[in-house]
Amino acid sequence: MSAIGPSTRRPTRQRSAVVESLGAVADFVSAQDLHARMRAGGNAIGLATVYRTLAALAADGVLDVLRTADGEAVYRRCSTHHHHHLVCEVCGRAVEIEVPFLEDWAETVGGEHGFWNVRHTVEVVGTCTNCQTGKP
Amino acid sequence: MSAIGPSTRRPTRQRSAVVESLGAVADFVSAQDLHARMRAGGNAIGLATVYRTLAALAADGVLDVLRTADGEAVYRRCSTHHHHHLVCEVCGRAVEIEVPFLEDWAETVGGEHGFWNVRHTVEVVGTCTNCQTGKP
DNA sequence: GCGGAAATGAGAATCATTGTCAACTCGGAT
DNA sequence: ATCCGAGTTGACAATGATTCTCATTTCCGC
Repeated sequence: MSAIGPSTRRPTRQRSAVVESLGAVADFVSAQDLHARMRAGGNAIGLATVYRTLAALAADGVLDVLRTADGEAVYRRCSTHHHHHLVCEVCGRAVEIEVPFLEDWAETVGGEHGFWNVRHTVEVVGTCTNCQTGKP
Repeated sequence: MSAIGPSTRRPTRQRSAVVESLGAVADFVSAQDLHARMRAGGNAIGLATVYRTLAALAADGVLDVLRTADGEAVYRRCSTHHHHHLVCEVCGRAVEIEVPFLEDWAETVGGEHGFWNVRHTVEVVGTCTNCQTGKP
């Protein structure tokens, strides 16, 4: 569960296929969605493997994970530095944002309470410009 | 889904029971959890009703909703002031913390990108003092 | 008190995610 | 190049939260 161990992670056809397919998508995709896309693209891979691989990549910090409003996990390849997202809860559009002071603050407040190895998650959601006007 | 229609909402025994039970819990609770607590407290209510009621209350803006790491929806009565938690990922101990500047910042960054009705979630996790020593 | 609309509840249905386990594949040693 | 063992895969079952169904009950205005 903590598993920060890079220990034994073997490169396989499926693993690189997942990474590659993920690169072909600009936005966040769910495991189900990615699996469907891969299959559609003639890439034979098991659903369980997609889940496992995404989880492993996320654990390695290669992917960003967040949850849609209905609880589905969605993934996206992320850049090397830590950042957060502003997500439209209507259309799902995501904007990458930064919270410079937050990084330090998290460390600090963690330290103050005697916490170690502190990580944080920030999600900001709202309604984007497009979706404000087109309200049903 | 958008459902801002107050339209027809009838006060019932169950509805007020849910609100009351929710008030008895300081932290976030899942629908399952709340249902179990209510039953345990001798409050007969159906699981589906708990789900429906929580969803309705959340739609009315009476409740805060967020998702745990494993996708479970958790609810909390909107308190007057917004705060966050520092959670130990080993023992689950939670410390209440505040991020004053974050509130403003979320508004600001949302506005900059044309987002409306911006809400945010912050989760800070780490390993607390007690659990550091007992590391395998 | 009556009638209809809204709400409830028990259980089935749905759906994402995880577990199981035998078969397979990779990388290093022979 | 071949063999071996550990990591990996995939089909399917299992789990678990959430939603749906529909007959029954409750609330509110008349």
